[in-house]
Amino acid sequence: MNVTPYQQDFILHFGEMGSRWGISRTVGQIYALLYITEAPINADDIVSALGLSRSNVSMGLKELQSWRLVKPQHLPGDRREYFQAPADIWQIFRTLVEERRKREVDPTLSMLRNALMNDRTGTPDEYAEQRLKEMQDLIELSTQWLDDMQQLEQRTAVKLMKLGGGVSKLLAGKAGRRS
Amino acid sequence: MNVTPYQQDFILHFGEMGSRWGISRTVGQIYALLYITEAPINADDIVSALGLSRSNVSMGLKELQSWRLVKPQHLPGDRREYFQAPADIWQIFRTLVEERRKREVDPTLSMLRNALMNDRTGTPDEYAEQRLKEMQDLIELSTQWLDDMQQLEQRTAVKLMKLGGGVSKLLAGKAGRRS
DNA sequence: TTATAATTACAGTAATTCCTGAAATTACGA
DNA sequence: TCGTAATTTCAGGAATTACTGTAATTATAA
Repeated sequence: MNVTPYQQDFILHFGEMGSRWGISRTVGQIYALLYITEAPINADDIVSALGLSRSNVSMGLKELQSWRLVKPQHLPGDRREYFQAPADIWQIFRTLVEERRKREVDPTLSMLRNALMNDRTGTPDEYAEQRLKEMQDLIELSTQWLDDMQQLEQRTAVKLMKLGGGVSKLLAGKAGRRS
Repeated sequence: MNVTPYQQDFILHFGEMGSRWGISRTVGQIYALLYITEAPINADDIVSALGLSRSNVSMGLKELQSWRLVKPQHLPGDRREYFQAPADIWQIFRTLVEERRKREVDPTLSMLRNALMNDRTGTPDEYAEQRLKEMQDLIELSTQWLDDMQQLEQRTAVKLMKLGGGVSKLLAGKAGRRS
């Protein structure tokens, strides 16, 4: 499979950004290629497009599937597996948020809950205890809020984002009307 | 400086999570220690508390300063530099959002703007072009929204988050009242 | 200034992560 | 079921990142 210079730039950028996003260069490249490719493609297409080893591509695709960023599928009359990146950008965004939360936040929340389980008022660690509590409260508030936002209709969510800071006016209005 | 087993658990957890957060184990540990320590401490305190080399601590503190997560300060009559993690958890949250955006999103936004600068309708890359545009739109909408949220009073922001999905009622109300 | 304490830069090494090629396994079509 | 294409596993090596100790630099108190 061939890649145009235009596509190449995009793919290489994703490769370079990979390390900042917690994935390897090749995983970044593979995703970029799938993202800008309309038709499903197979692993060998990726090998020939990006010049990676077959096994590396296989591992990369597994990782992308674990992120739910790539879906495998079978084409009738072809024994190979094909892959496609879901097209809906908002769905991608939600998935990314969910997966990063699962990997980056949830373990810390568990740890905090566990550490704070039994009250230790009066121990020499009172300040630490307090800071852990603050952290837990913040994480619980923001993950609950994220859950709420994920429930909203997409149209509603977009409307809300476009409203931006204007939402505070609504909030003020609400307070005034005591509802 | 000594660390209690209770504090130790928290510090080690942050160390382990470091790699998922894009920092090294020691940087994670240093921040955790500062986060749960009320008084400013100096580099040697950190060395003795965590058992790291002096130079590693120095580099780690530099990195944490580049994240704006740690502030250096001087105590009168002491020539050493002391460090403290800002205490306001909401401020920390904002800083994290800003810095991660700067590192993880802004470079991609630049790349996209650059790639999409001149209209290329009719090229063979039309689909890729379209997908880049979608990505750009999403990033611009969400970073603008983030900017707006950062402008809000903290009280307002917290109120809004606690409101959660209830915000859609306000939105509906607003539409009904044609304002 | 000067002496010295404190910090940082850097080169070398350790540890980790990434990637490849070969071998093993899986799964499909005949 | 068998043969083969496709995929995955895995050990070894390459590349990157992290860490240490030393040397150089900086900055402060005398």
